[in-house]
Formats: sequence, C-alpha cells, structure tokens
Amino acid sequence: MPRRHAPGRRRRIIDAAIRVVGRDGIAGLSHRTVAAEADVPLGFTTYHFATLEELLVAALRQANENFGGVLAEVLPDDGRGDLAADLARALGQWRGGERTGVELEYELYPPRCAAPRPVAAEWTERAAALLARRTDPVMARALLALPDGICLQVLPTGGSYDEVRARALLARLIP
Amino acid sequence: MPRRHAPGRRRRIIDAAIRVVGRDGIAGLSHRTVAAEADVPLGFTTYHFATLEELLVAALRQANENFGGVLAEVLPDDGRGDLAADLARALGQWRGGERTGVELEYELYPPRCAAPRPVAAEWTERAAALLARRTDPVMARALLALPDGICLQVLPTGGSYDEVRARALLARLIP
Amino acid sequence: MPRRHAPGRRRRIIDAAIRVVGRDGIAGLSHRTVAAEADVPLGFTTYHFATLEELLVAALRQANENFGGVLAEVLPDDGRGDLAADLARALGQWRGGERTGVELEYELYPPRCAAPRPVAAEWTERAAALLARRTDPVMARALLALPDGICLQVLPTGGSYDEVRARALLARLIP
Amino acid sequence: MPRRHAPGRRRRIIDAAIRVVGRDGIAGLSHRTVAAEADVPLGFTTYHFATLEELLVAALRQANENFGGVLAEVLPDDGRGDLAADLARALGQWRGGERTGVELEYELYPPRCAAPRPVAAEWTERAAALLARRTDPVMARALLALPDGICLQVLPTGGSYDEVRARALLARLIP
DNA sequence: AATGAATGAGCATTCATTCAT
DNA sequence: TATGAATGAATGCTCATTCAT
Repeated sequence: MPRRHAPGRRRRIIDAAIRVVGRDGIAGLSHRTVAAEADVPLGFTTYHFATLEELLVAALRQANENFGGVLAEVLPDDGRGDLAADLARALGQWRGGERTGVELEYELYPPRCAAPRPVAAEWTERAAALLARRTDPVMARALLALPDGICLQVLPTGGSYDEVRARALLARLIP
Repeated sequence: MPRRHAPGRRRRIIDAAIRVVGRDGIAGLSHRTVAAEADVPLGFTTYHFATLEELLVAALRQANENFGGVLAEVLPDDGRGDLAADLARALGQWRGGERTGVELEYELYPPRCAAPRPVAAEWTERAAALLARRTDPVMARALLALPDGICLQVLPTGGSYDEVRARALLARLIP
Repeated sequence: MPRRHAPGRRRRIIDAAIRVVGRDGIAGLSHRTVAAEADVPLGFTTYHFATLEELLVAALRQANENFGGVLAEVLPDDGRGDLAADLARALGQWRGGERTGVELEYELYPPRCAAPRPVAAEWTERAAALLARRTDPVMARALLALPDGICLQVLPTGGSYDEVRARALLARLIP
Repeated sequence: MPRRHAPGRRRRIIDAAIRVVGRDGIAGLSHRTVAAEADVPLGFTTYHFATLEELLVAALRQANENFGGVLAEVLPDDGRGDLAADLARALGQWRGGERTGVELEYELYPPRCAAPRPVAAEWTERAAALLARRTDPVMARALLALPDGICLQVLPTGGSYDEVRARALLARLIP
C-alpha cells in the first residue's frame, strides 16, 4: 500500500544520502543504500531522482545550504569583528555538526562528473559572498582556500580540527 | 603466450593507474580499466597488485615521488630566496606536468580506506620537510595548506592555476 | 525485456540447483550454472538468493521436504509392519526418484559452511521423528545411520542400491 | 636458489593437502593454498602434481594408508575378541588423530571427479579385508557402513563421537 | 503517484595451468 | 630439476536502471 503524498520523504532521501556519503563515502552511495538508510522503498528513490547523479546534486545543494546557514549565523555582517576567529569557529561548527555534509564537499571536489560542478562553484560563490561582507573579494577567496587546505591536511591523517591554529593562520592572511 | 620478465611492466601499470585516476577519478579505477590503459592482460594487474587498494597505494607513492622531485628541484636549500615565488612555481609545474598524479592526491583525501592514509601522511611530511629548510615547521604546514585549498577551488570549477595570485597569497603568510 | 511476476520461477531456480548438484556436485554450483539450468537470467538468481549459501539452504530444505514426503508415504504410522522392509523401500524410492535431492544431503555433510548445518540437523530430526513412531528414538537414529553408510558405500563406487541387502542389514538392528 | 633433491618435500605437499582439506574442505584446496601450507614454492606443487586431481588422489591414498594403519593396529587378527569394541575404538582413534585425513574421506564421497573413485573403493576393500579376518565379508561391509553413517550424523551437527554408543550399535549387527 | 521485480553489465578477485628460465 | 611470472577463464556479487502494475 503506497503512502501517497508524504511530502517529507523526498527530503528524507536527501538527508539519507548525506548520511551515507558521510559514513561510507561516495563509493557507498547507491539507490539501494540510500533507500535502506531513508527507510523508503527502492523504487521511490529512482522515482524522485532518475539517476544517482541527480540525487548527488540535490544532496550537495542541501549541504551547501547547511554550510551557508552556519556561516551566516557565525558571520554577522554588522561590524569589524575578528574575522579570522569567526571563520575558524564556523569551520569548527560545520565540521562538528551532524548531517551537515562536510564530507560531501570533499568527496565531490574531484571534478569527476560534470553535473555537480556548477553546484560546487555555487557554494564557493555563496561562501565568498558572505565573507566579502567583511573583507575584499580576493581575500574572501583566500580565506576559503586556507581552511580548505587545513581540512585536507587534517582529514586523511585522522587528526582533529585545531581551531586556535586555524585562527592564527587565518589571521596571518588578513592585513 | 605470456610475455615473460618484461621488466618495466609493473611500473607501466602504476603509470596507467595514475593516468586513469587523473582522467576518470578513483571511481574509474578498476583492474579492467588499468589493464586496458596499460595494455597488459587483466590477470597481470591482479598478479602484481593483489587488491585494488595495493595498486592505489603504489600509485600514490609514485605520485608522491613525482611531487617530491618537483619540489626538490624548485626549492634549492641553499639560500633565502623568495619562498612564496618558488612554491607557487612548483605547484604550477606539478599541476602542468604529465603523469605527475596531482589528482591522485585530491582523490585520496577522503579518508575512506585506511591503507592510503599513511602514504598520504608520508607525502605531507616529506613536502613539509622540504619546505622547512626555508622556514619554520609550522609555517611549512601552512604553506602546504594554502595551495591545497587553492587547488581545490580551481579543480572543480575547471579554472586554471594562477601562479601570480598564488604567490601573492603565499607571500601574505610569510612574515 | 524482463518477464515480470512469473510466479513459479523462484521454485525453478531451487529445482535447477538440486539438479546441478546432483549432476556436478556442490563444486558445480554457481550462479551461472544454475541460471543456465533454470533458463533464467543471471541476475535473477542473485536477486532471489543474495548469496549462493542462501540458495543452497533453500535447495536443501526442498530436498528435505521431498525426502519427508517419501518417508511419510512409505511409513504409515498405524501398525507394527516390517519396519526394515519399509525403510529399505523408502530409501530405494528416494534414490531412484527424480529431483529428490539425495546427493544434496551427502554433499552437505562436510560441515564446511555453517548455514546449512541447522537445516541438515532439521532433516535428521524429522526423519528420526517419523521413524520413532515405529520404534524407540535411539533405534530411530541407528536406523538412519546404517542406510546413510550404505549409501556412502554405494555412491562413490557407482554401484546400485540393493534393497534386499539393505533390508537384511536393517533387520539385524531391530530387536 | 632451488633446493635440489629434497626427498621429503613431495610428501610434505601431500600432508599439507590433507591438512588444508581438513581445515577448509576441498573447496579450500588449491595449488596456492597447498604450497603455502607446505611452505614450498608454487611451481613445486604443479611440478610434482600436474593437476589438482592428481594431488587429491595422492592425498586420499595417503589418508587410506593412515586409516589402514590404525585399523591393523587395533584389529589383531589372532582371536575372537570383541569385534564391535575394537572397531568402535579404531574409529575413535582415527577421528581423534592428527593428520589422518578423516575429513578427506567424507569430502571425497560425492563421486564428483572420476579419478578418486577407484582410490575410495580401494579403501573400502582394504578396510573390509581387515575386518573380514574376524567376520564374514558381507558383515564386514555392514560393519563399515554403520560407522560411516554414525560419523555422518555426527559431522554436520558438530557433535562428538560417542564410542560407547557406536559399540552398542555395532554389537547389534554382530550375531 | 508509487513500487519492487527483473535484468545484464560490470567489478574484484581467485586460480589452474603453462612455460621460459 | 625447480621456479615463479604470466595468463585468461570463471566466480560471487553489486547495482543503475527499467517498467508492469
């Protein structure tokens, strides 16, 4: 008996996809694993997302939104606060948070399939725009690049994020 | 009829693997694709690398070596030259070179499988050691992180590497 | 073009598996051989039986059912008839019948994989219970063991089952 | 550097094969596993036993010899002792002993490949001959069949051999 | 709109066997 | 005599995708 018009189920699939990628990487993503994780029938996932790529893009977009939320919250546009500190804190929150999709970003960096590319670019634009409220656009890009690199050094070694060190390095960049 | 004792063939597989990952990403890496790319029989790849992981680690190690070569060449340990400029140039050379395995590094960042992790860490150590001849160890790490982040912004958007900009940003970090 | 909802096809796979094992032994059992024997697509066998073990257990269960049928038919519970004669006849019928799965039982005796073990034990219990209607439980077990041994002597030598001799030996055990 | 003329190495392969089958079943038998177990080079196994079947036959023959030894020792031909007790004891010793190859017999019962068949028959003949010194030939066969069946009931259920019970049942058969 | 049975391509891996050395 | 590099066939299994219901 099909449950009709259950509106949250599409979103449930997306969240499940983010969870699966976070746990098992993109390699672990399949219609089946997502359906199991979301506890929806297999056919439901293919019905709403005709291909896996489509689902991936939706998940990435959602992850972006999550990150944008964190960033907007931590970086109020009002003043001239300590930008390095704020950004370092935002990264810590994002990394530590549940279901935010940090891993998704890194999984998708390799520009394998064409579809997610614009979404990833979109994310960078959005984050840069948020930062640009507090600094110039070029610096905004740089302030995104450094944490990215820091995360990359942390991720494969299994180390943990050091907010203090991140802040110190970020502060170096800001004139 | 087996071609016996052809000495370079093991290396050919590794190079083929680097090429395949560069073209199609880790997702595209399979015994079959590598065998086809290297023009060796399927069984040959599994004979020399019992598992795909083993091959991956070998390829990563090779890529590290390639990068180490570029870095050692560009960063002579003698003097107090312009470190930011030298590093920016090294990155440009690495990215531009053939079969260097740049993509491999980024593909392996997601710490999915445990095996490549120490190799990746090894690479970071080696690069940091090379840089540390010209600056302090903490700064060396930071000088690796920033270009990493820069590459990450460049890779998915398909943009090209801007050595001048990279140098400017790197110079900001160096006191 | 998939043939959908053909109801008997799952059973067809099981019967094919019994046939394959009867012909080529467990060593000959593979998804591919079963698919060919049952004339179904390869994916169909893995779809219904995720692992070979699963299929094996299903086939064993079916074989048990077949044997139980023969035994129940030959061994009416009413009277004090000639138990040795009845049992010898049942064995003959089972061995001679088509698709009954006699060989499957012997193939599975080596307790290699854990999964079929309980099913095999189940079969012994069931047969012993049927026999126990006509004798005591310990004797029931013995009356199963002797024919088993007889079959084992017959099987590898390719000889044929001698019902008269089996009956004589069974009669010796019964007080 | 090849070790030449090491005479015991052929036998070492056979013993290793018996051990491998005892541990992992016939399914686990391969040139590679045997070579590893015997600690000889891979090529050595194929050199001395061109095919796996050849090795299997040699191993079975060795197992027979082992069993024959136990039987000859336990069943002195002199007198009219308690045959049932002697046979039950022999079975216990065989089952309990190391590297005797009990499992091999049962693994090979299914008359899959033609080659081992005569060897298996040979074993039955030899054992029957040893028993026939103490009883008539037909009874000898029966006295082999019953323990076989008992073992078969014991093996898959993981139970242990009950010498007392075996003796009681065997005694029933002997007039 | 929703579902899950069905399919076939693809994958990692194992392995008997061959044969140049 | 002895070895291990080499090969290709085969295996169990996963899965995106299709589509009748």
